[in-house]
Amino acid sequence: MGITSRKEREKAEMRGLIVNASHDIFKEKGYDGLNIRNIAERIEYSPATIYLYYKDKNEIFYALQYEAAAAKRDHMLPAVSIADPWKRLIEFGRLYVDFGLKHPDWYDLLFLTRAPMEHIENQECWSLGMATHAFFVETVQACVDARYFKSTDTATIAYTLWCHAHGLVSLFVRERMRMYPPDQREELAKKSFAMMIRMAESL
Amino acid sequence: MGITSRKEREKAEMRGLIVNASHDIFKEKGYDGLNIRNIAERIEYSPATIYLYYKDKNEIFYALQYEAAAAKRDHMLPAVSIADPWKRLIEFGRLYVDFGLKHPDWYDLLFLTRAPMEHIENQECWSLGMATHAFFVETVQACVDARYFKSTDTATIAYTLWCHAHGLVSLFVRERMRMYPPDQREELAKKSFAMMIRMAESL
DNA sequence: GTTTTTAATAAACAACGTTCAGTATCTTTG
DNA sequence: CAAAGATACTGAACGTTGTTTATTAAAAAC
Repeated sequence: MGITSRKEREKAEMRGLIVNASHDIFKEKGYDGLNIRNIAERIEYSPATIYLYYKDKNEIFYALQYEAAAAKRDHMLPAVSIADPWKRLIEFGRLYVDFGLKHPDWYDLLFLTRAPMEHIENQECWSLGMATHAFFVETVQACVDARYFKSTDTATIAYTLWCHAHGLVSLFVRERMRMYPPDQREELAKKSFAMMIRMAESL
Repeated sequence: MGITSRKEREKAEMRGLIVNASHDIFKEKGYDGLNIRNIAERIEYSPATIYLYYKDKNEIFYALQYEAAAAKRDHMLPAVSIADPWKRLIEFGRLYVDFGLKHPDWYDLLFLTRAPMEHIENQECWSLGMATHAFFVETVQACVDARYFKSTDTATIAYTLWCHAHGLVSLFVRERMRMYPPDQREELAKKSFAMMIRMAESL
């Protein structure tokens, strides 16, 4: 099975080439600046060749979403090793927001892009995101177990915290904070995050 | 000035015709299903004619954003007349979320679309949105004045509440709640909203 | 009534995702 | 090794987009 395995390897290499080129173009020009002809030119193949390795542009989008999810996971990794669940939760949230503000394009790709979400469950990026989310819920559960909250409704607590963090980043990423002076925005976000923690303490 | 004023009137009528057609198409097919040729066909003019009344598609987008902002304002109008600031704030928030869940397309247009935001301040839709936002902040201020919160940081309180509501609706609208069973999503949203109110009470 | 300004359009352009017929290369088979 | 078959790749095209331009028909000004 020498030939067969070599062909498979070459196929995987080509897919890697395509997704790496996409990654680079995305970082340079954002998702709007990414197109099939772009990718083809960078890897020095014809546009039609792309379609021999990816069914359509959505599949490339999924691959990029995986990169974004991995980048986000890596960014939030330092929080994982914090023993105290409450401190871990706070740091987890802080890093979540930090990631969103530092990498708005990645965050956009993960949570704000209108993408074909119908079959997202079958994609790798989904399971990666789910793992991160599961860890988040587990941390909230640990806080609940350690009586950090009065409420014991883990699911709702987790969801509420997520809503706030996601809303905060989203308003930034999609530039819906123009009623606040530019130099005050980041401080407002920090204050709001701190307020949310205080609110959660007395939950 | 008979002719000049008639011409102006006709110009305004034509713009109305275009934006109405856009509105209808948007309601039928969403923003993705809206294009210049669509609009032109509906008003029985050629696509090029559109450009005599709107500089580009972005200007039509702004006009639609105004419609969305007006629809949102109307939806939230019942809250305005509530005398008690705390009850008014709650109802205001409830209606905000309600609007987002009932009209995801409108909400999307207002807060989630990657639109040319650079000169949004010059658009009508912006001042409409600002008026609503100002009313929201005033209500929070009234709650602060009436000692409903321990904190007196009106801006941060308002922003934090907004982040939560916006995050909640956004996760719905952009289908990022797939880890929760479909029939539980709305209930979770309701619970989270209630939890946020409880948290705010002990702010 | 002639000239000038305006309104509207057909046709085209450029960029996009995508498909398809054809070609060149490689693999298998006799 | 040579013929047949499978595979990898591509140029050219298709169908959509948003947008521009040259041209024509109508209205307004003189």
